Amino acid sequence: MKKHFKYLVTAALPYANSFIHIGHISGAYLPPDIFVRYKRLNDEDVIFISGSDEHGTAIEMASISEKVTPQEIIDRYHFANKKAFEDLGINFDIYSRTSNKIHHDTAQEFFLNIYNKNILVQKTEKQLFSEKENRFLADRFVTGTCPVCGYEEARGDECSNCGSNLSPLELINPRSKITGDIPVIKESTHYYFPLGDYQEKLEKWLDGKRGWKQNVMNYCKGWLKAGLRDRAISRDLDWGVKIPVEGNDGKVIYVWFEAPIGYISATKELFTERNEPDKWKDYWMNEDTKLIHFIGKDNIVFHSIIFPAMLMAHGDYILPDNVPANEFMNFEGEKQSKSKGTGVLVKDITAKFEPDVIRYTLASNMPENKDSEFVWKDLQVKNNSELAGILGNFINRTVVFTKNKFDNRVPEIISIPETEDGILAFLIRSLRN
RNA sequence: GCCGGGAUAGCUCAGCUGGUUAGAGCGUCGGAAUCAUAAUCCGUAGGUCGGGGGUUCAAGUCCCUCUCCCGGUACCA
Repeated sequence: MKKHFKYLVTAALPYANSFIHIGHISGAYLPPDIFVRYKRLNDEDVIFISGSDEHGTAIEMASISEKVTPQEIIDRYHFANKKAFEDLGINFDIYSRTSNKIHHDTAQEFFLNIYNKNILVQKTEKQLFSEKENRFLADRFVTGTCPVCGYEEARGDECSNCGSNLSPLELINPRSKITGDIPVIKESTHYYFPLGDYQEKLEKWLDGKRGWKQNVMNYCKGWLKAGLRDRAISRDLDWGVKIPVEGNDGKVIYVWFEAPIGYISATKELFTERNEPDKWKDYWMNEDTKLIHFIGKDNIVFHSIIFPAMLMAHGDYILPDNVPANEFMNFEGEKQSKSKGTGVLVKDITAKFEPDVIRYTLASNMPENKDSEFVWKDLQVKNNSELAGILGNFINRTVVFTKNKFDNRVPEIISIPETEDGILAFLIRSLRN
């Protein structure tokens, strides 16, 4: 007998510090929407989850530089992006947000679960601290002189001039990128997730996977080959999910640790809304559920290495069945990028074109195996020639033909012979009548 | 630097485990039709599959090498 599966489909949680563009859509949102529509047409049990990822350094920094609260930032992008998906006919069962209480609770529970099993380790490291801002500075928010090439605007993580990988402590004359303040070195203690302990289990798990995309598998193998290391999962930051352990004021759970847990929180929230508060377990704690994460290629490590390891550590939940990651869709020869101001925002394109036209154009050129290219001319051609011309004309012609030749009525079905000779004879007979 | 991916017609892209004259859409050029929307239909030309070498009866497909582009390189998310 055919086994009946449930499908738990997730689309990457967009980070709530920018408006989504059509590259995101063709990479991580249209593919699952098509998949989910297909499953629904087949009357299969499927739920479709996404939401905004609303914590982390970048949002806190944006709020500082714009002089608004983080809440204002995330509200702006959460509602805009939620609407963008709706305007494109991408209908999630729930589009949640990680700032919701249910997510904070779920993420803290998750953290405590593995904390109480003594899985986490603590390490103390030296970090740059701005006394003026009263905060530790993330690597990328420190600039200074590169110790290798002498470039004066090197970032804390990397010198954009010579490409050297750096630690912010190596920079000569470090300063805060936000205020220009000169930081001091201060120690900070953080929780680390011992990713290396899960190396073997992960290798075994991945070995058993069939039908995964080559790009995803290669990427994972690359990480495994290099050897997995402990990963810090706390940050010195105000904006985020608080560490649920005494003595950790000013520390939050690292955004990439809690964000994927958002898939679980959102599922809980969905069934709470439906007045079936325990039904989420039917999906997350059920071996007959296929958990599928649709993402862009930039998210592979988090969904196919780190999150699975977290789920293994926790133990109560199923692991992903597949992680289909698409490549990127570029725009008129350039990468779509918020910082460079290139690309096409969903809110702009939906203001001008019908969702089906956009969906068709994107779907017919999805970056499944390699980066693809979107050009406006393409949309014009696909709309005018393929949709309006070929498909539209076919439908219109059929309707008009029916109207004029069959007296406004759909004629009865007649059986047509299958062989060519038979069809020919049939046509000749019809013409004579 | 190291690891991974990519390069196929003018443009945007398909080509699974190697197997007959390498495909599609659009564009080009040439025709046709009026049942149909400034719509349609049919046909044509166009590629040394990034360069070079190798394995094989057979290579776009496997191996080596070179060039160019992209991603990752663990505190961006």
